[in-house]
Amino acid sequence: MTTLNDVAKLAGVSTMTVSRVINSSGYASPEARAKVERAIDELGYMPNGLARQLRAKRTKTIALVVTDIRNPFFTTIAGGVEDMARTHGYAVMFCNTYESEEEEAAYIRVLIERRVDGVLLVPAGGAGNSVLMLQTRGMPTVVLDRHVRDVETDEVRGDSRAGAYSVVRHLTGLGHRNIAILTGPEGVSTSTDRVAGYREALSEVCPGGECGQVLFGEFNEASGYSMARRALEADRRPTAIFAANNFIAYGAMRALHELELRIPEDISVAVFDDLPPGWVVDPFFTVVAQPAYQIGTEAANLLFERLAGEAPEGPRSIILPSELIVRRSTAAPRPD
Amino acid sequence: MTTLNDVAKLAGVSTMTVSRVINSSGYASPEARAKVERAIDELGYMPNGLARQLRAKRTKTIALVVTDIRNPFFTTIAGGVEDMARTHGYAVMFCNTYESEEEEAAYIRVLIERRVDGVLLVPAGGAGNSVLMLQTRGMPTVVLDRHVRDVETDEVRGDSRAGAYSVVRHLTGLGHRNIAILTGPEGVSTSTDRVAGYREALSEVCPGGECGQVLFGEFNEASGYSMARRALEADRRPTAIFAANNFIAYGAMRALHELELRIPEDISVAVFDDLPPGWVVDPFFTVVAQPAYQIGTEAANLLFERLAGEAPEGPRSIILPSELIVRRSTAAPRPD
DNA sequence: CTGTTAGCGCTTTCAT
DNA sequence: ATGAAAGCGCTAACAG
Repeated sequence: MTTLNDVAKLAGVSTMTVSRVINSSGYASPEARAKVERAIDELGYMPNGLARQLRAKRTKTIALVVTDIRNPFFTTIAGGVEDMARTHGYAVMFCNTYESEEEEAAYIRVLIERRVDGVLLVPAGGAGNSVLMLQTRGMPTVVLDRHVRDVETDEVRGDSRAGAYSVVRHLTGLGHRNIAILTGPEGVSTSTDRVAGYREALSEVCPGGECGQVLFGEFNEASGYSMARRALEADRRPTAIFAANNFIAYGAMRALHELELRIPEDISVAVFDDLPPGWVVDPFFTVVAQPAYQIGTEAANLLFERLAGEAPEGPRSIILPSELIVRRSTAAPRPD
Repeated sequence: MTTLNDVAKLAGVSTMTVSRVINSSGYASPEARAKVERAIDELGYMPNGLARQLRAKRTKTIALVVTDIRNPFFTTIAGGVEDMARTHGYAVMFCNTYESEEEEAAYIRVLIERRVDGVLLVPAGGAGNSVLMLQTRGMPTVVLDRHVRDVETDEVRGDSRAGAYSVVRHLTGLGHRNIAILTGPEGVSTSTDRVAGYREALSEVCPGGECGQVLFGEFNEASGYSMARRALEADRRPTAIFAANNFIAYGAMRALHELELRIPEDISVAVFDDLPPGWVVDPFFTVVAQPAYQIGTEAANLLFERLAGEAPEGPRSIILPSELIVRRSTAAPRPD
């Protein structure tokens, strides 16, 4: 690989002059500039980013750590982050933890070693270890989508509680009195917040608390399937299912399909998170839609403000409203 | 940030001893080792990867450049790449070009500046500029999914021609004599190879070449929609549509839905690329499935072989077979 | 306007 | 078994 030095020699100037031309910083006579530019072209020179970054103590890189890149919710967030990063001249390192705290810890280590300037993190669990690790080393961090316990940090997420409340309210309004919620792990805030909103809505029609069934599992298809099977084996079979994310919904649908239950005639289904336009031919699910793209841009903005030193001392919290979209997967329960 | 030097001072040894302990290279007395390890823990020291990489002239990082991370086909490839990279101790930089050659060129520049050790590239167009750019600088490159013209390089892809042939053969076998193909840009090999396979199958039943309609567009939903609208406005309305990827299929489905055409009763639909299990409740589309995960692992393997210096001189080409999966979206055309 | 010097944090090489 | 010196490629700071 050619270096600054090679360019300098070929152009017959010092490395500093080349450096100044490359960075358009400081003075350089038109002649010197021309000679340098010719040499750069001739050699196809491209600066060594590692050396620059080592010197500058900045990498102009941020990381986005998500739990499942296959989930359109997170790819949409990633799009928002990427767009903001581009306008600020930053590169983004995408990392995937597959909901594993070990994978997450391994990635955090890599990110520290690579000295990324900041991290946007969707934590795999509810513990703040990763955030603490980063904060200790002075690396600005924004937590996305989920809340972590016992740590003060910038955070951006959708309103899971209110979103769950509104959709369960919609179901009780239709007359449902036996609604199962299929959700993710108990330690993850999106799981527990959605359960909280669900309980709140149910308690309004059912103060004794007898109309519900809460199943904790994983945010994936297989878990959605098995939770649905279990829910439907209960003595009082639910008349409506609320799936706490897309993958859980797909798994549940598979179970309902196997049991030849029609939706919404035999059972209603509501889902947290919508699919981006173009993902489904004919949107069918009643959903709570979170502003995923905006979660990405807002989080990136908080981070870039901190990187620019323009952020206030304390942690900032942005909770974005979710929107209930009623479609065809929910209806009144059968009278029987 | 704490440095090697800080650790050395605290441990009362030289930086070299610390370095040796960290890398478990060379000798270090048990006492020295213990002192160093204590100091590392106390300071929470993590080595500066930039400095290491600058010195070592290796980043232990590869890049995966894809055209659309939202496409499950590419996320599956990414999974294969990631898994192989992990076993080899490499990190992966994911980059998204959104099918734009400008974005691609910009990313290639970044990758060169960051001195990644190698690149896996799904080229946005059919031109070899990016590959050439990388090769000139001695960076091992493997082209995935698509073929580039005029450049010799390692490549791994599914067999688009044979895949298209088999699915169109399936359609003509059902009796279809008027089949439209909706595909991507004319310059992209997956587009043109699929058209070639399609033409080959059609020519067997229709040597005059009058049973076809070829529409080039983009590999996205909007384009799929508009191509389908155009195809259906033709004088001889097609009895079957072959969509060259998932997004095109979804767009086409939206158009068919608007026109209230039932599938497969009114029109058959076949698609290139299957969806991963769990993405659809009840697989419905007749598809040509490519071994996406394997494309990722094979490509990564070729790259790691080159990085290890174990690869032969010349370029290697791996063409993986595709598989026809007949489901419910295709049927014999109506007799009328 | 241009060049020299020093050093970012680490490891290779050569002494001891 | 340990350390001192040099340098990876670049740029800040100073000098001319």
